[in-house]
Amino acid sequence: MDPKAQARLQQMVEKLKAQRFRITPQRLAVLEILVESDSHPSVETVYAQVRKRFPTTSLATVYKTVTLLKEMNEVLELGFHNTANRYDALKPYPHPHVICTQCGKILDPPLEGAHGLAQEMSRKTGFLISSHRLDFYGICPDCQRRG
Amino acid sequence: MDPKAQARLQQMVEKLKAQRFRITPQRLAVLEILVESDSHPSVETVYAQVRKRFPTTSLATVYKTVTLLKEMNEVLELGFHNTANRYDALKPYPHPHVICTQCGKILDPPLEGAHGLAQEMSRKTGFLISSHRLDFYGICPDCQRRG
DNA sequence: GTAATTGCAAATGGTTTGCAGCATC
DNA sequence: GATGCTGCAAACCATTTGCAATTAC
Repeated sequence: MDPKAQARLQQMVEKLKAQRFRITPQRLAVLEILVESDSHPSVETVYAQVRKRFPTTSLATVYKTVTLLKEMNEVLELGFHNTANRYDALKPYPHPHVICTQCGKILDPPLEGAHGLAQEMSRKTGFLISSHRLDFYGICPDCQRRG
Repeated sequence: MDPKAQARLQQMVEKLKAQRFRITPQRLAVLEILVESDSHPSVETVYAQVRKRFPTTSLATVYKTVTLLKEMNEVLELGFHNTANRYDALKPYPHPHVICTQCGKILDPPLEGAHGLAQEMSRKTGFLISSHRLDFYGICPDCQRRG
């Protein structure tokens, strides 16, 4: 495992332990898979990976761990109403995404123009803003080539 | 009905007729309610309003009309994975929103900083971007006051 | 030993679908 | 009169929940 993922994993494990949550083999596997993937996997995808190591793991268990991490702000949930939610444990805070509507690929390149937007919105409306969603939908270069 | 809503309604009716869709009383009621509300109503909300005029209307009919309008790009769908979708027939193109996580209020004030974001994202990633979602979540002034 | 977690199966909830009867054009 | 629409009920599907058995600490 690369050092960055390793460090992030350790960070999450410690936070769980600190709050007296238990580190079961299934749960640890979910964490490992999350920190090793930069593809913003769905629960179903994580589940498939976990089962390679622990074939008896249930989908509900993966959902429960992911939900727990979300509540601890250790994973960012990208919810979609017409398809499965996707998760990001590497950058568990709001940031811009580009999403390919054909293959489902999700990338999160830095967007200069995105800074200060929440502040501008807050100033204009008086809302106390706690999070946001900056998603751009389109066709990725790969899918453009494929036609 | 205010002139702006009236004009928008006419526009949508003409577009439907042009494509040989029928203007039934239920469908017209859905259109009227949509152009009269700037609150980004849910299907359920539209349904409740429609039933005041046509008590036998079914929820499925409202869903079907809204889906039709969405496919014709005459309504903007704001999909949410953990609550009902909301619809905007007045500005049926992507634009920024602030959403109160307490009362569900949705506003769409102009955001200067939002211009050119899609272009920047496209330039940086090579994606062919067709739509986007700029949502800010927080507590509205009313709910802040209520505590 | 105790309290949390697992895994199963059933429930949830917003949305979609199939289809017979009806209404618009 | 033909075609599209309505309304009902059933299906969908990602996610959540209840609970008895198991396991981490």
